[in-house]
Formats: sequence, C-alpha cells, structure tokens
Amino acid sequence: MGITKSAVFTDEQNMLANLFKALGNPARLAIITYLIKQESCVCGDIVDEIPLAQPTISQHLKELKAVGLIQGTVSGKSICYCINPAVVQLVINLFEGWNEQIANKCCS
Amino acid sequence: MGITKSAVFTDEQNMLANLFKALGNPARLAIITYLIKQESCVCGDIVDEIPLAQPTISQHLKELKAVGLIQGTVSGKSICYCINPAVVQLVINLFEGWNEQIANKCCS
DNA sequence: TTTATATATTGCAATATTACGATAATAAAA
DNA sequence: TTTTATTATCGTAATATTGCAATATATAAA
Repeated sequence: MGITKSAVFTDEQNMLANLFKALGNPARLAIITYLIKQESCVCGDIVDEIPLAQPTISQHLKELKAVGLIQGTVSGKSICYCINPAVVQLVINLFEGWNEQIANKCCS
Repeated sequence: MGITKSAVFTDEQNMLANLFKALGNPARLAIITYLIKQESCVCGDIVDEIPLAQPTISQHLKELKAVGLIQGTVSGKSICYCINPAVVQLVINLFEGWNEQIANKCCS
C-alpha cells in the first residue's frame, strides 16, 4: 500500500526505521559524506557539490535534520550544516550489539 | 519523481543507499531483530512473530536477501534464515570511519 | 528601502513502496 | 499419487518518495 503499518511495531523500531530510511538514498548519503570529509561545518556549498536542483537538496537536508542526523545553524545569509555525532554513535552501538549476538551462531 | 537519480552517484553510494533502504522499514528491522535474538538460524516461524501477512513477510525477506543482509537455505519444507555477519561488519566499519572523521570538528 | 544572495516552500508529475488476497510452486508425508 | 505444510509470485489498490520549476522567505549589502 505504500503505507507502513507503524502501529504494530515498537517506537524504537519505527525510530530506527526512519533513521535508516533517511540514509537509504544516495543523494542524502552523498550529502553526509561531503559534510564528513570537510574539515569543519559546511556553509552553503552543498548545492554546488551534488548534481541535483537546489529545492531537491533543500528537501533532503530537511529530512536529514528531521531524524537528527545533521544540525543546521544560521550564519549570515547561509546555513551551516554538520553531522550529529550522537546519532552516528547510536548506529555503531546498535550494530555492535548485533555483532555480539551474531557471534558463535550457525552463520558465523 | 519517485525515481532516484542513481546515475549521478557512485556505485558505492548506491550500494550503501540500497542497504540502508532495506533497513529503513520497521517490518524488516523486526525480522532482523528476531533473527538476531534467536540462538541459531530461524526456520519458518518468522510469519508467526510479525503481525503481517505471509506474502508481505516473504517479500520483505526477499528484499533483505537482495542486499545481502540475510541468507536463506532450504531445509526440508521450510527455509532457514540467518544474518550475514559480513554486512553488519561493513556498516560498523563505515560508521566507525565517519566517527573518526567527525572527531575534533565544530560539532563534536 | 532596494537589491542581491541563499535557502525554504508549494504544487505537481513520474515512479516506488507497502500490503494483501489469490494462487502457484515446492517438498515431505500419508 | 494425493495430501499437507511452507514459501514464493502475481496482480492490484493505497500511499510514499523523488525531483524540479516556480515562487516565497530571509538576511545582508548597497
């Protein structure tokens, strides 16, 4: 249906699903990769780096902000974006937990 | 357009986007969580664990298999599924790399 | 205040995703 | 072979996502 039955899952499952959904697009991954490889926060030049129209980039940035992956602060005429380290750590913790549970099982 | 412009991104970005897209659904996260918390590979009872119809679960399993997150082997009348540890490790490595690059920046 | 620059919002068309009923395929058991 | 149990596929309806042009908003400079 294009409609996910969120109600039958836990809040945590829905929260994580939204986080991964935000990561599940090459444009948004490209934005994050670009933000990470820069020395500091990035002001304004994201649109020049990714071959998509400005409204499209703006929409992707909004989605990344909505799940807390990036933060944006106004700086003069432009807006500075950077990664939220806490969310990166959250994903690491999740997968490390999975990794430990996977160890010593049939497929390992 | 509902159509992602994959051609303008790298193969790696598209591959990772597909991986995260597969994780970006609470039903598929629930399947993975269930597979992980079991002692060994799971044969057949996934449909009983998640409140979605059998064809829906089957389709989600197919998508998880397509990105390599799970493996399925035939075992009699049913099929045994388990997590692919290599993909879990791949995500850990990606995020650990991000984490290192994020350190000592403005937002850290 | 007017102008220029940067980002956000709106509206829309094209396509993708989600879910399920019906049904097919597969494999063991009777 | 027929039956039973398990999983996969097909077809379809409802909804979501992606991308962009047009336009609005916001902020600083002139």
